[in-house]
Amino acid sequence: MVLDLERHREMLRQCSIAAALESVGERWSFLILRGAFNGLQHFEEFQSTLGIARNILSNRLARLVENGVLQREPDPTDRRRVAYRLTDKGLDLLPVLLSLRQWGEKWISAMPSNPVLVDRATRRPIAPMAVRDADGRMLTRAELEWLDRSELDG
Amino acid sequence: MVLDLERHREMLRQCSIAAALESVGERWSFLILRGAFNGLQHFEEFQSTLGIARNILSNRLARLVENGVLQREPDPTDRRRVAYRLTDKGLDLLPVLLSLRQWGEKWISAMPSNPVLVDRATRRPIAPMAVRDADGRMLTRAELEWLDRSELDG
DNA sequence: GGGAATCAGTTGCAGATTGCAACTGAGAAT
DNA sequence: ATTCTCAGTTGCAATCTGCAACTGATTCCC
Repeated sequence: MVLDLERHREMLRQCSIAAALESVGERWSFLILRGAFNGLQHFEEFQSTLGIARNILSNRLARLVENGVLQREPDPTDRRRVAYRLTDKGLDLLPVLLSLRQWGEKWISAMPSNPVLVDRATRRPIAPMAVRDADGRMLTRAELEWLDRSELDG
Repeated sequence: MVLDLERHREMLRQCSIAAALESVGERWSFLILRGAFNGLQHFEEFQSTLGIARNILSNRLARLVENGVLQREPDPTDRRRVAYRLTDKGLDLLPVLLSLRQWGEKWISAMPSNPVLVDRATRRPIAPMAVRDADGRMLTRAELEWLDRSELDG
């Protein structure tokens, strides 16, 4: 699964990882999102639970809103309060968060983290995030290969 | 899929996302890893293809090695050269990279990125990274719920 | 109605991090 | 012997981060 060097520069411009990191790649962004996924909505909640500096939090929330990952909704019943909610774009980051979490669980903390995401119907934990083929079968690394898009069939 | 506030502080200590970000959460780390996944191995390759400052690259590579994500292997045939290779721990980050890439592709760049990861046998692209149940069935957000670990069955 | 508390920030400032450009030093190529 | 390549390091300016204190608009409580 290796490429030659010539294609790399072109690749950087095309690759969406760089683009994604512009939105969510800053120091606290992932932890803010993790909080949001677990239901945090308000400035003071994020601040006190994450222990992040207030100016940084203010800045990161603004940037996440700017990038359409969170939306800022003033609370009509209390005009001081503002709710930050995940947009659909933000909710779609769940696989990223879960992959990262499972990796950390496996290789660093060892300790299984809490809470656990389960299938609401069966109450069984979700499967580990893994690379799968179009039919949902898990693929090992040996079964994978990088292919230039132009070489794809129809 | 929401939690009460009291458990959040405890959660931060337990959650492995924070731990994972200690290893790979810095500005350039993901892009370095992306390069490594596509076969980059040498300092000058990373530097020229990513356009990263040399001192920062030096520092990031050292930290990734320190964290066991890359391993540093002096080349026996040319004693100037050093190869940086993904360890098993590093290779296990593939789901994170792919999730992030697919997200960027869907929500930001729109343009499908290159190269494509395919099943070597069938030459068909891998499936999108998604949350699945233990049997491999894709789960929608409505089917998901956060559960305290203590409430899990057996 | 008046004072205290809460919420979502902003400001000032010190220290850490990043980025650029130039330099180094070992080894390889000619 | 000289030049070139590789993997860094160094010095310095600019940016970013983090802490603590402050603001300004509500809302709560009596």
